[in-house]
Amino acid sequence: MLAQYFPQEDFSGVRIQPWGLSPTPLHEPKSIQGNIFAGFDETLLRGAEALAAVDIVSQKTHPFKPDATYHTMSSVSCTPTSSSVHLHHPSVLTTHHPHHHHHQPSQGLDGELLDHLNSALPLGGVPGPDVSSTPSHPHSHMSAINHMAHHSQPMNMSHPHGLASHAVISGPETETDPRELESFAERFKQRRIKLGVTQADVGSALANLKIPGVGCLSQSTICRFESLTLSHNNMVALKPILEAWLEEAERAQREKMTKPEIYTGGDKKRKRTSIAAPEKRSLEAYFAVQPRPSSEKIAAIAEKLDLKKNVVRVWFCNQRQKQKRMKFSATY
DNA sequence: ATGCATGAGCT
DNA sequence: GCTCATGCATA
Repeated sequence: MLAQYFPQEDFSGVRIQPWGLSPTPLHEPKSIQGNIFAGFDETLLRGAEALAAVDIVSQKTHPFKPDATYHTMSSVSCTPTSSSVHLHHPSVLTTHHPHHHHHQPSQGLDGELLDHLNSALPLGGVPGPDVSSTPSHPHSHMSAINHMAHHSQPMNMSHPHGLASHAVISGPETETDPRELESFAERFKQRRIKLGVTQADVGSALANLKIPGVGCLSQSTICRFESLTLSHNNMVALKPILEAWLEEAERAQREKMTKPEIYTGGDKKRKRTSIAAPEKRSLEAYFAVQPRPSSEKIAAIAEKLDLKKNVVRVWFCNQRQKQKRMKFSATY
């Protein structure tokens, strides 16, 4: 088990605080990317590969191809165990924002690239320029949940009570303090366990709350919430829901305590592709150099590693997503 | 607990 | 084709 092997980049230099401040990302024409790399694509790939290692060296001839991706879409249910509501993708929580932009790989040329190559991997040097940017942004407009949770809007700072004693804060933030989220997550887990409920149970029980737009969630998601491995926005969106569940669950239990005698008592599976360690190491090397490879580069990488292009693309997407997750909140 | 995947919404 | 939220399958 490799706990979180987070790209050192995140920790290396800056301790970014996604929320709070917005560095004001900017757009940059990606057009150049193509040109810049076009020429020495080979070089790049090789460099990364070389650094990446040692692995490709000996096993140039792959033992086999981990290419086993056959998906099937057959199951549409959302009921892990016992709920009845199946809102598959109620599109709950969709926080989409215009988007931040890491600068494009406009990194200079050879020199700089090599630089990256040299520092990025071996010692976890700061790979530089475009390390993740801030997910934060002024407004959060999650479709359903935001409403149900009546998230404060940019100018709506009114609280029924003087909760926000420190009002006038810099923004729309209502209850998005990372530390608050962290402590809530911990409390949540503890109380959940005390109730003798599993993560999966919670997930499916959510549907019973009948909160508009909220169906059930998977064990994965509950787990991630508890371990803070979700994006900040995702955490914020889920918190009120889980909070509601918790209260309801505890209320229900108290009721049982009071009157302890009333109650009496197909398809094909999706196969998970498994990327072999050596290939994975190569991918990581490439990622260190260029987290957002162009389609062409992805194709090139895919070919070199003998993986399907789509697998590579998804891998990069997931990798990027990983970097944005909370977790480093442990830095508090 | 986590890796790889899907799908929605957006650009 | 990307980001994000989320899930199935699996270690």
